[in-house]
Amino acid sequence: MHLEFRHLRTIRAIHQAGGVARAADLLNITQSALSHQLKGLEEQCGVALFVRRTKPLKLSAAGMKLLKLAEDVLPRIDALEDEFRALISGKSGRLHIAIECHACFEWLFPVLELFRRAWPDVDVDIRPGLAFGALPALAREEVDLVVSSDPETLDGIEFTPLFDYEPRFVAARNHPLARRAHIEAEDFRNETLITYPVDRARLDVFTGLLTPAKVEPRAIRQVELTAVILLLVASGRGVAVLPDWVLREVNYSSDYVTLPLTAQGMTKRLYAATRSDDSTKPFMSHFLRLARTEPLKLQRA
Amino acid sequence: MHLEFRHLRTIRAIHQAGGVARAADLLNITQSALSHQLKGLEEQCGVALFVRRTKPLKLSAAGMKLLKLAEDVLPRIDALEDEFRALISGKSGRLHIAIECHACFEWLFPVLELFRRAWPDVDVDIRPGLAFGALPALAREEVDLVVSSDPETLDGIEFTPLFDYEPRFVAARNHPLARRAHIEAEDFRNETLITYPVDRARLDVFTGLLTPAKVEPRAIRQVELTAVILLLVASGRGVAVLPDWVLREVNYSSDYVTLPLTAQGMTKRLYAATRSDDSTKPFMSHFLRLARTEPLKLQRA
DNA sequence: GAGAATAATGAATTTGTCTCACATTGCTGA
DNA sequence: TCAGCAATGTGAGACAAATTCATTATTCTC
Repeated sequence: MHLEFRHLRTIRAIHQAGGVARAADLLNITQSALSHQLKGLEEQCGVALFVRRTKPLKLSAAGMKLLKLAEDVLPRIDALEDEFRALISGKSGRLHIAIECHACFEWLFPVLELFRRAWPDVDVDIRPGLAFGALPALAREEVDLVVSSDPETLDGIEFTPLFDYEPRFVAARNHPLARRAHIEAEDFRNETLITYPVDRARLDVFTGLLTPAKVEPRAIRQVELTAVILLLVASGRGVAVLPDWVLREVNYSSDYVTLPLTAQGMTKRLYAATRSDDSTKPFMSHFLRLARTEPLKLQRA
Repeated sequence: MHLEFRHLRTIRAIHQAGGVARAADLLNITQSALSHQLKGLEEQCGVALFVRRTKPLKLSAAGMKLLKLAEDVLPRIDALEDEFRALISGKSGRLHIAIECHACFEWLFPVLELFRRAWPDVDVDIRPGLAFGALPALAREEVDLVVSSDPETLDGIEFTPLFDYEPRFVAARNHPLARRAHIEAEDFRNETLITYPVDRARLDVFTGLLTPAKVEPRAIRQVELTAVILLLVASGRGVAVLPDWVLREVNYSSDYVTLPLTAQGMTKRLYAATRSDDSTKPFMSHFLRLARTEPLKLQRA
């Protein structure tokens, strides 16, 4: 049974118009074409779809079932076509974001909130959990944007600088290291380091300090949530290194001390990786603008 | 955007098979044909439906939307085709019954109950309310069977005799006419006659007795439900004429008397009118058999 | 980097749908 | 009851679209 959308449209038109001739008009084809089509359709179905006894041709019981299907299905097609049109016009689209850096939630959420209001039709999502394979996933179009601090040169991928930040040492106020002016790699040798549960290659402390200096902390404890890390630090269970944007509230609390890493302080830059063909999309450039400016406001606040 | 079922099937196949070549196999067409199709489809949609960066071709975000549509719509098509197949094989169908005679509910319900069990896939319904236009509605395929006591010769319509019945006079036990051996037309002149709310031409008392004798009852009261008619009769508010099958319980009640109309008694025959092309359908002939035999059992009971 | 697997392209062919012209049917009103 | 009209059905040829075969271009894998 070789059913086609054309047939559904035909059935609907015949019902609406009440007759083949009028329906043909609706569909912008000849009455003859429609008649041929009906003949073929009924042959295919093997059922009488129409009552031919009456002169303005009418739908039979089986025809009504087809009509019902048509009235269910056709609007969905139209809806999809609308979606595609919106996609083409740039009003809709997908923005699935992979974050390599676990702490990014903190500034990303406020940015996404702003974004969501400006582009309600864009399908937004954050996908943690593919921290390592994020860039390949970007190339494969499984995600549309990757937040990373290690830009690479890759074909079809662009890295846009977002903002600079400073990974800072955090310890409890009464911690032995709390009086220092700054912290060096060696200082970690006797400490329990609390980190996000990701690979070392994705942690600023290791890539920027401990690994080059070949220093291993006494112990490492992996904790998922930023708030919990701070809790453990406050109660003296360990020390941590966190980006400054996470620490803006902590600075006002008497429980913590935050110190620069090394005498010069460490500075890192965050990038957004996108596919080149996406960079022209208006919602994408808007998101990048927000991600460049909004986190800075938070850092100052 | 010239979407076709073929395209939905294609999208689904590509997703299932994970690649164009395998999908082409599934669909029993060449890989080349499929490739051409995809090209055309993407051109039509104006959106990238696939990720071509990767080698086993994959669906893009927009492609996934199409896939979703396909997975919603295609099973419904298949379901309809199944329905049509059942229709062809004779297991399913429609049996919408119009009753001219209002009292027929009484025997029709038990018959339909039996029928429903034997033919669960047949769409059964009773349609009162088109008492007059029932036969034209039958010709127009708005209903599939008409219960009537006035057979006519009509093209494409067959009348099948069902069973004979006797319209009988009913009155309260203490009614003045209750002692008679039988009732004549003249006896109604001073009575309130309680009937179903239908045209006189459809009421046996009038067609068979009062109209030929040019007798008009003192009053007529129209009541919908058989039980209510009997209630009114019992309390002496009027008399009625009802088919014997309705009266089988009444005969055992001391509240009523039922009497024959005229000395010979009146006998009527009930018919089922169907379209000739339906008469070959197995469920139809089964229904007719049930409607011939089951009411008799009830009359005897 | 070679070879297998996968997808894209081009030209010819097949398939299917449409239109045009005409036949047929059923309904309506004198 | 018959003419006349409006609606539906049919057939042949034109045209467009989908498919195939043969071939080329990719990219993945070892």
